[in-house]
Amino acid sequence: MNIGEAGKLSGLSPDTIRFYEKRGLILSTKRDEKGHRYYAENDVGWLGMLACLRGTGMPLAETEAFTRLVQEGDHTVPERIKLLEGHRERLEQKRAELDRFEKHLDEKIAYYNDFVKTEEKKKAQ
Amino acid sequence: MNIGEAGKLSGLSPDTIRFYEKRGLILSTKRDEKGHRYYAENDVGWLGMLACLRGTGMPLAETEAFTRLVQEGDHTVPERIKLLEGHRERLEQKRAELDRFEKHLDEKIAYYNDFVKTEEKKKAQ
DNA sequence: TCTTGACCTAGAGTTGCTCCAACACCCTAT
DNA sequence: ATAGGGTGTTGGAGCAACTCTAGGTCAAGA
Repeated sequence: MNIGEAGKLSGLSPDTIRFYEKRGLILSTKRDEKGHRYYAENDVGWLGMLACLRGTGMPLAETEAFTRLVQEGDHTVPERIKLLEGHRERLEQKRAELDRFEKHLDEKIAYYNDFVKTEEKKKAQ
Repeated sequence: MNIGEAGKLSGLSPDTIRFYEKRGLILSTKRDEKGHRYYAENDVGWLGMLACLRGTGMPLAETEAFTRLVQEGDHTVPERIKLLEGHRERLEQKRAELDRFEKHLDEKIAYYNDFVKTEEKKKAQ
């Protein structure tokens, strides 16, 4: 499949895929006779993994490190686990922070809603 | 209090506070006789609000719009509610996406763990 | 006295995209 | 046949939101 479709399925834009390719994050990029990139099913799976790492806030340098481990073969699986588990942990913390911020946001909205209600009461008097 | 302390309490770095000030996001910045910024209790509250908006992914342009509403006075409260509720909704979607990614990540880790276990069994034979 | 540390400024550098110009190719409609 | 539209290609510019650096002021402590 072409880059547009691969992008739609994986959640990365064609621009991002090309950018990742330059950075060495794409495991396999073949070209057809016109010079257009094309991707197989499991290439798209990898793109989806990249989208997942990006979406969970992994820095590109670390995604690069992970990619290199994948390229080196099966014996790096334990290292990959370590890397992903470290990432998972940070994610956990980010989520906790997000929870606090969301609560803060909700409180602000509640405060504003109260304010409006009080104003309306004043006017009604 | 000075910018360092205000930063620590609000969760923004002094650099970020100065950067926000240039962008017009700081409601009040007074200086002492040495030209150093100082902040009162409720200035820090506002900085905390900015940290919250940033931490929940609001674009700076929108934070600027919100700041302008706050500066215009109480009659903009309904608009502020609309803005924050729109933001809240996007946040909800981002969180749903994050959940999917986290699940994906966990599945990958589980897959790798399985892989290692299977390898160990093979060796043991 | 001197050095450590916190502040100041303007501006450069970084990350991770995202968009643009300029071109190639193929399909369809006129 | 050719004009338009949609897809792809490249290199490089532009952008958001910081983050860091250089070069400076000032006050306090060893």
